[in-house]
Amino acid sequence: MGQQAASMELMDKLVGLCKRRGFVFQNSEPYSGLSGFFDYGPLGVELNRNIEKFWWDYMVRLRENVVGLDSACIGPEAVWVASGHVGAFNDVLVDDKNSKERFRIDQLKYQAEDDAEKAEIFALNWIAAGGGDETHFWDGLKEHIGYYPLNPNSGKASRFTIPRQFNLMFRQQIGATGEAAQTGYLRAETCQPIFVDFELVRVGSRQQVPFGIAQVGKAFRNEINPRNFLFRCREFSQMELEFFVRPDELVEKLKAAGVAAEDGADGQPGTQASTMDWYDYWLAQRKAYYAELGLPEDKLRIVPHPPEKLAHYARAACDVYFEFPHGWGELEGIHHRGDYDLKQHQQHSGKSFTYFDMDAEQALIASGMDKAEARAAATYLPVCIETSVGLGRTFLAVLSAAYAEDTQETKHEGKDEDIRIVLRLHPRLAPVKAAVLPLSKKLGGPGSEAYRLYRELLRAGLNCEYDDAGSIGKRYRRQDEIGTPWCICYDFESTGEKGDELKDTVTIRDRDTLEQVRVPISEVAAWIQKRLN
RNA sequence: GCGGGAGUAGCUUAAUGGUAAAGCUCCAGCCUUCCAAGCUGGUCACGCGGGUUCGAUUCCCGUCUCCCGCUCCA
Repeated sequence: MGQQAASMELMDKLVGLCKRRGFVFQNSEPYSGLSGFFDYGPLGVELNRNIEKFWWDYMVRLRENVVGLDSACIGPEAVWVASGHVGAFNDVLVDDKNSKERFRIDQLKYQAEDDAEKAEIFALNWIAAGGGDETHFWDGLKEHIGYYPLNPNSGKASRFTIPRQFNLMFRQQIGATGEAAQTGYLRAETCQPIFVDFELVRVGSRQQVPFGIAQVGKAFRNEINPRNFLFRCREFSQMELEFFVRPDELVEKLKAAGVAAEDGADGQPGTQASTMDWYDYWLAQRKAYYAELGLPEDKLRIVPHPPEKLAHYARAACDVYFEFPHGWGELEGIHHRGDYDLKQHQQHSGKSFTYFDMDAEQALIASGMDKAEARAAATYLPVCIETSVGLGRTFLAVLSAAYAEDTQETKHEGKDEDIRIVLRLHPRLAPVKAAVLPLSKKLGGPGSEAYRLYRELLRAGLNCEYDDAGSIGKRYRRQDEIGTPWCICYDFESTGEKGDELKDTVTIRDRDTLEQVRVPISEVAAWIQKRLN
């Protein structure tokens, strides 16, 4: 079996496990499903929340200068025109009928750079005018630019389909009656509302640059072809931080004026850090985050964008790649966005998004700069460093890294050993922290000591299960499969019927080592909590 | 969306132009039961729609979904 086949097998196993045990399944199953949409079941929702909580604590709660936002999932057309998505997400695609490849029309091979853009505009107009057949379009384009474009891979002429427009955003009619309705879009990324709300959040939270706004929420993209389970969906959750810092121009002026630099809080870059220093800072923070999250290092890679692939406004960008079952794929993007987004919204809305940096102004004046000049220098659009992670992708990464199969001895007739499926999830992420399993059903039931312990753990804030069905071995395996780190067994010793020594104690079994320790019932909750932190 | 493959219980696999079989899982019960043991009983399927036919899970068409390539970048 090749590596590709083996890894696809892993994906199939994950999909099966997720469906069987209620982690994730396809949306609208009874109606044969809807491509690119998934529902998170009882265990999935817990795992998701645990991942999200970890991110939120790491990025927001433990920091003085990052605040949260939870914006609407839909926004007016103007916002998405300003962000560039109405234009950029509007790809015009053609298929090569000979090679079966698909291309954006502006990425065919042209004799001059301008012609690519001309061709795209020509195609958009042609589609808007009602379209036609292939001959009509390609002959029209030839008349327009003087020749037929070529296949960029082969460099040869080919037969292409008519251009088709793919809008990757979900367009919505807002307002119940047709005439009064205005056009809106489901947000294609969670960061745009952060930029739009920048001023209200800043003023309301009394934050000053440098500071960040974080948001976790749903985003929607009408993907041409959703693929690879949770990797590419049409509805997905993002965990994004937009962090706003002083522009380099101001920092240069502070330095030139001889203003003394001050250190930043919590090991952050100081008052005269460049925007690239901040980019490096967040990149390092994100690396540290992944180390703590527990994803294996050899499955993670940081890949910088080569300069020629950067968006025109971006100073630097890199992606965090993870080796998913289907191959390496992007988990997170870390981008230096310049002041592009705030500038766009300032232009399109006609409102001011500039920030007045009083500290900078006073420092410049104190160092002898003219007051008006200092004020001008201290009034700016902050530069934004973005970190943007896919929650569903993290979910898939965590699951695929945790999935393992053991061989264990078995009592099954005719078999010596059995395969044990175990999710080696970090206890912090495990959807179920512990399971209370009375050794025999006679030791269980409502009103039993075992059940009381289960209730106590729930009240202590630990998501736990109680299971007294069938054999103890089977119940252990069921918990292994969902990654429950600890199984608590209430046995006949616990009752005291075999002597006082072990009375009121239970065994706690470790998911990974299968080893058991005896712990007094009264200490179980604390025992678990200690190991979760 | 285009091209290639696929769709029978939760899973793995049967059979059939005449109302679908099994193993595992699952559920209930028995068992002083510590790693999917054993025993008894039970639930659950021809993806959906249309056509051909006396009759379709089986043949045909469409559709939906899944897998592989083109494309994608959270």
